[in-house]
Amino acid sequence: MSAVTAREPATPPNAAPVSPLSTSLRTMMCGDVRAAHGRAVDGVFLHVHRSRDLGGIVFIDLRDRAGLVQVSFDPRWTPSDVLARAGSLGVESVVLVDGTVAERPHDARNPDLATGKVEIRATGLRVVGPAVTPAIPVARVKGEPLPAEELRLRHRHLDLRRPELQANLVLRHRLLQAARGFLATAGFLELETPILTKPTPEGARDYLVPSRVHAGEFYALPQSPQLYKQLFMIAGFDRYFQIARCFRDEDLRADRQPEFTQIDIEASFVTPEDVIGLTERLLGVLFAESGVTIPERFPRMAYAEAMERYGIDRPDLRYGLELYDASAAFRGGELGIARKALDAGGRVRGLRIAASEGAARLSRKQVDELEAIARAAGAGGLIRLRRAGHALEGPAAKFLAADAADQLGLADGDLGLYVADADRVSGPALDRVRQELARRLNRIPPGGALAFVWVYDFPMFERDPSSGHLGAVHHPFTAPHPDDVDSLDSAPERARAVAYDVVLNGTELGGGSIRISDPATQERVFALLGIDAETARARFGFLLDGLRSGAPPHGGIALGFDRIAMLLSGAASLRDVIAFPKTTAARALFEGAPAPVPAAELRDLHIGVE
RNA sequence: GGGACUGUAGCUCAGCUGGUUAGAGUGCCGGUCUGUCACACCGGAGGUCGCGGGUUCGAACCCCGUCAGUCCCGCCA
Repeated sequence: MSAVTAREPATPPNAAPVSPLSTSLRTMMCGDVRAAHGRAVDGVFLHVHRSRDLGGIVFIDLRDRAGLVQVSFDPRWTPSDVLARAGSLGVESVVLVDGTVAERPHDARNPDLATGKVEIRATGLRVVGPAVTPAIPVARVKGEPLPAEELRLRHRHLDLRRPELQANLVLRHRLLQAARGFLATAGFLELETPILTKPTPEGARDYLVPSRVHAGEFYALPQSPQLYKQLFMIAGFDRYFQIARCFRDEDLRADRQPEFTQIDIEASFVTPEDVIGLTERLLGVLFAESGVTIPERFPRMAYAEAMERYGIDRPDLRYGLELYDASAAFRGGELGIARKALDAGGRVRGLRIAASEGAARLSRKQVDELEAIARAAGAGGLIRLRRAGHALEGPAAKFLAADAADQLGLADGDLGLYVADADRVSGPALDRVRQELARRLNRIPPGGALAFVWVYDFPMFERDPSSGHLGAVHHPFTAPHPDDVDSLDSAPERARAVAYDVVLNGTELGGGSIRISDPATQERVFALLGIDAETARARFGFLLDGLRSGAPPHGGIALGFDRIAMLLSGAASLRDVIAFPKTTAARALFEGAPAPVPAAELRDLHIGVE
């Protein structure tokens, strides 16, 4: 590239640069060209977006991350050899144009372009980075569908040139800067924690890294910096944050990647109020970065209430359609599926769609689709009952008592949809049905309504239905509710944790807790989780040592940064706010990871592969 | 680990009930064209119908397996 580096500086040493992004080789960004510049341009360059060859005159649109600008090649100002080369430029080539910024003829302006009143009249053209024909198009006409996601990931260098993805990543950058600025100003220290850490058999599967030096031993990539940040508090750093990369070897979803980024926060001498208040202010700053004003304080809801009214611990509060207990109406009836659920200690829960809310608009077929959604979420089916006059209609109606319609609270024309099962099954299923109903009945307020809510008083433990073992709902370092400490051993499943999740429109943005800072309590919790003293020592000895060495009360929160970036950018998938994401099979299609390694390398690592 | 959907030209897609030579738009290549901005017009090239097996006189189409992608359940302390 010596031909380029040998150029004279684009901006003479004494002249003020046109743009802070000017360099020795480039006067200005394409998207920044305006009439006001009215000056010579030597070196505007980046990718050829599109070109139009009219025969004697050629137009090309040049694109960089600031936008598009039109370059015109015309015999009135362009030497003939330059004009000839302009006609055969391939799209996505990097070119360097010399010329002059000029106003376009009045009837040739393009109001759709920020630079549409001007153009660059080219006198020189050099292709400094020729491009082969791109495998997937970068320039698209509006409404043209995107290439298949597989191809977008395989040719990520091209996909990332699209203005939409560029905007997403620029927003992501601004959010990171805003978070850092806010937290640093609030006295938090940005401290780093290891990427090569100790495997933890609890929780998600670890990504393991073999040790060459120590045969048969492994590091793990961190699922989160949880223990390290607690150790920072024990060490007296008092206020910590980190934009932390976390790794979990679990199966993926649209909103889950194997490596993801958390805004990780911990502070000493805090109550939940402190953490909640700080998080509300932080989210206010982040949303303001994309021009959105959010409430200063968010409403709160106890976990038990969320589960009862919405069936899930991350309720979408943008609309009603709450669940209710309809067991009474089925108790006297003969409906087998309801009988069975009630006898097993379950309930019949469901939701009502009032005639005035459009119950009649839901056809038989649409209700079938709702039932499919409920089944996919684990329910055995969906009991449907529609009231017509005093009677109930629906396959299950004849199994119910005469006064069931009143007991169900259904008025004339109302539709009721019910799941008969344990709450653990009916809740998530009805949540899905509720979300789909809200979409179909247009119950979601337009204009980007934001329903934040804090869910608190989570249970400490939940029992695995198959093994019968207790597991931590949040994590094993979460402090029990002071009122439940005494009954921790006698009634562990009733114990609440001092944990809180922040939820937006049915999506969990983050969660945190006050941690256990007393080693005796920590050992009790380990014991309840089935971790004996010896195992606790082996796995978490460094934490227990820390807690015994003078540990301040502390707590914190971790926010899912990718999800926040996704919500604020309006992206449908996490993959659209991560530069180089993985597929649902955790493959990186662009660079080709994971990949096999030579046998010799495996031997060095003391690893055999079957 | 399980389920659903998808895979046809570089890209986006069509391809009927299994029937002769698999199509369209766009991109690409060649040509005409002096104010276009999805320029227009004319011509051309371009196919392992994801891969393997089976059924059949005959398979892009039906069946089995497999790979890849997406969405979901399980899982994600």
